[in-house]
Amino acid sequence: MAGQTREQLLDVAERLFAERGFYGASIAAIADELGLTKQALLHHYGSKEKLYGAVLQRISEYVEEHLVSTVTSSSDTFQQLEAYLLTMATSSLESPARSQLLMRELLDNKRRADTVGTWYLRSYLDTLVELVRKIPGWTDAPQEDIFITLYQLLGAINYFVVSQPTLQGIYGQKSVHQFRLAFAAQFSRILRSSLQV
Amino acid sequence: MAGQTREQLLDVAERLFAERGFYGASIAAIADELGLTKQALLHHYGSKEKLYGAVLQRISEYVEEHLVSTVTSSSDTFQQLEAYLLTMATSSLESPARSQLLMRELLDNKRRADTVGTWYLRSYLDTLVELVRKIPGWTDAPQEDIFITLYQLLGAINYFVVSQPTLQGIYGQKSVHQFRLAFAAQFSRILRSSLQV
DNA sequence: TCCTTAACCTACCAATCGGTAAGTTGTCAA
DNA sequence: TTGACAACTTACCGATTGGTAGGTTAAGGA
Repeated sequence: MAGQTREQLLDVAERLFAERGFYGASIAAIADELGLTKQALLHHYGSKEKLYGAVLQRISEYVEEHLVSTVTSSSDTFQQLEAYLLTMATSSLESPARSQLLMRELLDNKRRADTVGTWYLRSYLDTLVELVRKIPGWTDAPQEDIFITLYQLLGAINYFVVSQPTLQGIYGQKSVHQFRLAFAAQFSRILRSSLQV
Repeated sequence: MAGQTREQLLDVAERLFAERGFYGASIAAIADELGLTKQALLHHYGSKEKLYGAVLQRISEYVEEHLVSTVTSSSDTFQQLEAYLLTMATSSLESPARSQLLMRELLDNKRRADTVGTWYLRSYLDTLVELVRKIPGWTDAPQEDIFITLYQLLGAINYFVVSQPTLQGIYGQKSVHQFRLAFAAQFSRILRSSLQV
């Protein structure tokens, strides 16, 4: 890896996998953007699948670190969760590559034989579930009720993030800008009304 | 189209496009499942893009019809919306192909030059927005507030639907069954608390 | 100076992709 | 009986895919 660092390489791979999907993004296209040949990429990562795995692992590490770093800041559990979900939504809207790739992974991982991709979200989700359980009124709630409520909130965010280009095409840039401005307030409303007693 | 009807043909195409994506599903693979050669498909539809377009159009027609047929049943607007979203969630969980394909379309339609796919959801979304506006307390709400709230609810459903295989991989079939059972109740909770005064 | 190693390269491979060209087959109306 | 047409078929095509084999080049330690 001469000119670029490993991080820059994974940046490009992550972006192309996010934009085109695993099958749509060729290693030749990724290498082209880096000014390399595809054989250079294969030299470093062995196969396309392993390169993709490296991208996934970096994402899972980032997601987990980002969660623990924002959650330990406040004392009120609900405020911790609200702060995390809102900053997650904002940063995902700014750089949607991660959300896009994870959404594609949800759609594809039934087909592709990946042992790495299926389980990497588990501890992340478990941490969030534990967080919800600390909120007054949720301590004795059934595990599945907590999980479903949480997952619906995550869905509300991620669906909006990956819909951005399509909404732009339907309603135009100006309207979508209005949508984004309204997002945080309405999401907080739903969050409060569904999680607070 | 000898043995199979046009509907059966589109069923197979829809399922494969949903499972593998536009680039991942080859016309040869679709034809194989129908007992045909890929040239037979090209004979009928001209190109892969047009076949995909036919699948998309059928979905948009179904979605629209399904909306108007369930919405005109009750008099209470909120109950209409609740009934529609809950039956949509249930039927999507039973046959997730449509949701999967639409989710892929959200991710891909920035790249593929399709004029057909970008706008077909507009009237569907507009109908739902109008429905929300009839709910007491929402009549004078800003358009973007209504839209965002609605879109977050749609996201909660569709994200859970396309996550089904992955959740199965993480938590096992038994837990996911519990999740599905809990889904309707928790979704109703969020729906009521976010849309009713 | 020599040797190893990492970081690349060119050249090639079989498989698969979407699509074209040119038939073949069966049905049905005139 | 014939002719037209739809529904397919086999036989290709060039382009692209992921991956292999076998170099070349430069840096750095012994």
